[in-house]
Amino acid sequence: MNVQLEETAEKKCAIFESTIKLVRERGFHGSPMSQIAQEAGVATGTIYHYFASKDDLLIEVFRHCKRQISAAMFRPEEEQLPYPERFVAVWINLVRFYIRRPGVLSFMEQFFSSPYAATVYNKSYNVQMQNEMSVFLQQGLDQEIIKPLDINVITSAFIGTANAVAKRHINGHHAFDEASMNEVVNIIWDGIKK
Amino acid sequence: MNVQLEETAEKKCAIFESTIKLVRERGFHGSPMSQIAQEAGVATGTIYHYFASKDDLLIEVFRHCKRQISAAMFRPEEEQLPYPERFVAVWINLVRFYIRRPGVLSFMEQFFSSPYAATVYNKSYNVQMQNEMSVFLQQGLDQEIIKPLDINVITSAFIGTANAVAKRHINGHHAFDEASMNEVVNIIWDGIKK
Amino acid sequence: MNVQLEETAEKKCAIFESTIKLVRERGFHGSPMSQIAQEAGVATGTIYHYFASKDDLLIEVFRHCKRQISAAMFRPEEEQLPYPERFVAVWINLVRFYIRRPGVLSFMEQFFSSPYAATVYNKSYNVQMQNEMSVFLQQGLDQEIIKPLDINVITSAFIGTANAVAKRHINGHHAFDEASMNEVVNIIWDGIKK
Amino acid sequence: MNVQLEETAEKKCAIFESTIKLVRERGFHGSPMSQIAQEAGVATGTIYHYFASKDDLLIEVFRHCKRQISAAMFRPEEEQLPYPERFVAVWINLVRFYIRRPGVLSFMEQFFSSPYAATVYNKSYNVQMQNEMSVFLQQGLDQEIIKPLDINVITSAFIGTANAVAKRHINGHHAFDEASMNEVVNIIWDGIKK
DNA sequence: CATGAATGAGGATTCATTCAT
DNA sequence: GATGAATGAATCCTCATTCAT
Repeated sequence: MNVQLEETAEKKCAIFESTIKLVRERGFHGSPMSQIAQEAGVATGTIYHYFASKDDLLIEVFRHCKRQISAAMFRPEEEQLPYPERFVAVWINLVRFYIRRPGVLSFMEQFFSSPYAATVYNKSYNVQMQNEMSVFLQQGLDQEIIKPLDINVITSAFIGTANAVAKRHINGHHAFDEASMNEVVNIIWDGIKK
Repeated sequence: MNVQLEETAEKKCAIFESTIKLVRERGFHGSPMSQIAQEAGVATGTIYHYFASKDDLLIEVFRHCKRQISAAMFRPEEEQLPYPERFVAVWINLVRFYIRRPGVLSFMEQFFSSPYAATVYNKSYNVQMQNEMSVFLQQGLDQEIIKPLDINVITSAFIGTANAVAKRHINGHHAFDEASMNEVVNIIWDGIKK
Repeated sequence: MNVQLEETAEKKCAIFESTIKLVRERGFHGSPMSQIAQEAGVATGTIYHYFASKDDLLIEVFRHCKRQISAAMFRPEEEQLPYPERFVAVWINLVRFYIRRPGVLSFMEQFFSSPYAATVYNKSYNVQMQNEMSVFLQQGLDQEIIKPLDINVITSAFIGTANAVAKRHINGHHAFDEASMNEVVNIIWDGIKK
Repeated sequence: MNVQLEETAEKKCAIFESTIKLVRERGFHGSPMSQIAQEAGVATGTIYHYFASKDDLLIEVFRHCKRQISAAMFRPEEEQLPYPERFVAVWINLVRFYIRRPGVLSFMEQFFSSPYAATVYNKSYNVQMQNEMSVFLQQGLDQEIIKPLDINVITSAFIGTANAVAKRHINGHHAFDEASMNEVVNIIWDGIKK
């Protein structure tokens, strides 16, 4: 039984990863279920045991990515860091994660700029990633470490720069090293810190 | 002859706009040539007089959008503004343009997060928009108004925040007014100005 | 333009006939759109210019059959026949038509014994075939040539026997000649005439 | 052992009934083995312990229905009735059975108007139902209670009307009460009795 | 015996593209 | 140039059947 569950989880995971890989290379439309299956090492029909449809699969992959992003940003061992250091760490964690897993960034971007986005907006979106994010930024506001700005202002600056840096790095525009990354996050930090 | 040209331009433009509208609503895949044609008020076959293929059409729409974005950002009447004011103006022009034409932002995002991006990377991409952008930022560096940061660092901060703010505004997350926008751009500006 | 219309009608008709033929041989399920198209001499996609879906095609074929059946039963040149003779003639016309076009009988039977039936019940069904039928039988009742029976009783007897005879003839159970047919219809006629 | 057999019979029966129910609602094609199994409360694979294939299952359901129909028509307690009364009783038994079990009529109709019919024609078909039927009608001929008509003529009239009445009743066209049914069967009986 | 996850061939449907008018 | 009917390859999804447990 346990074995069953593990196998199931393994298979689902293989399908997730295969989807992420293919979607990065060829987009949603260029990733037929048959190829997703092949890449994952299962039969086409098998996907339909785990996911009701391609749409459902894509939405589940999105959730899977969100969980991973959230876990990568907020690491338990960094919870005790002073706020400023942690701010920088969280931002860099996000960028590093995207760079390590470019498929995830690509998938998220495609997902949000597609009609699927509507499916998750006003719903569970932000429940994990953004909420944890919001909670973290709110802490900075509450503890008066950050200037009294609207939280949307801060979030936009935080996420917008992280995405932009990761994308430029991934597409070969510019290789951001530790120093460059620090430069960017410090622009933000200097701008919002009290 | 002139009339001919104008009609041609008009028809192309109708096709561009119809593509932008449909792609925003349903994505690349959900926008069949037949519907693009219908929405534009022409016959399906007609599109193929103006564009070699759907790919070609999409790439042309991308260029069309890029030109519009560039024109919106860099307005002749603002050329004489002092650098700091102009920096803010250019950033806000970009955000305002996206908010006014959400289809353009959506199209650009979808385009960049799709396999089409590869088609234009290392090519003409940035030839207009980014070049003009780079020139503008380089000016700030050369005139020592901006800290001696890598231009990629600055560009990431500039574009990343503009995109993030416009997206959050459009999807209804938060309505950014003049004040909020200024807050965001000032975070950047404070972070990079000398 | 006229040519266009004729060609369209011709093509639709070819699709109708190909559907009837295949459905007789292999049933609804055993008749893929691809084969229906091939048999009709058109491309698969072409069917979708004329019919929205397989369901739609099948319903249109049903209507096509109904029209043909009605036309075969009620022939203008027999309108002046005395009622009893006409009654026999109409019944025999129906049986002969089914025997001449076994695909039509098979299609109608399959259609009525399938979930499609619900689609047309309470709608246009009977509008043509049964209405004309009902009008004809009602005449017999009004003119007091037929016993005062419920019209459903008469219709059941009329249609039930015609179908049964045609089916037995077609499936080779028994070859009904003019005489046998007359025997059956006369059983009915004797039973309902005043 | 006996328990085993009973369980087996019970399970088979559950599968039969679930098939009949589903086929009535959605047709052969719309009744996947998985749903037949679910409705019957067994696992998909279990069906394959009892039936070699879907085709085999359908043919067995057909036989099952035939047995039930035969049993419903020819009731031991009516065997001693005078021929004319029994003729009426048998006909009404058939109609009543169909009305009580509309799934059976639907299944039989679909079966006969499908390519499966060929599987049983010239074979065991009529071995039970029709043979018993034929024997009964032949009795009437032999005892010179019925006019010397071809037995196919009589059978067509008998079955055709029964089917037609049951179908019209079931699909809500007309609710046949005892009186209407008697009217129909009497049309036939008057037409064939000596 | 019973299960139900896995398989993959097969079918309905879509849509980029062509071409005769 | 403009049209839109026709094409058929490509895709999503279903479901009969198998087989390891």
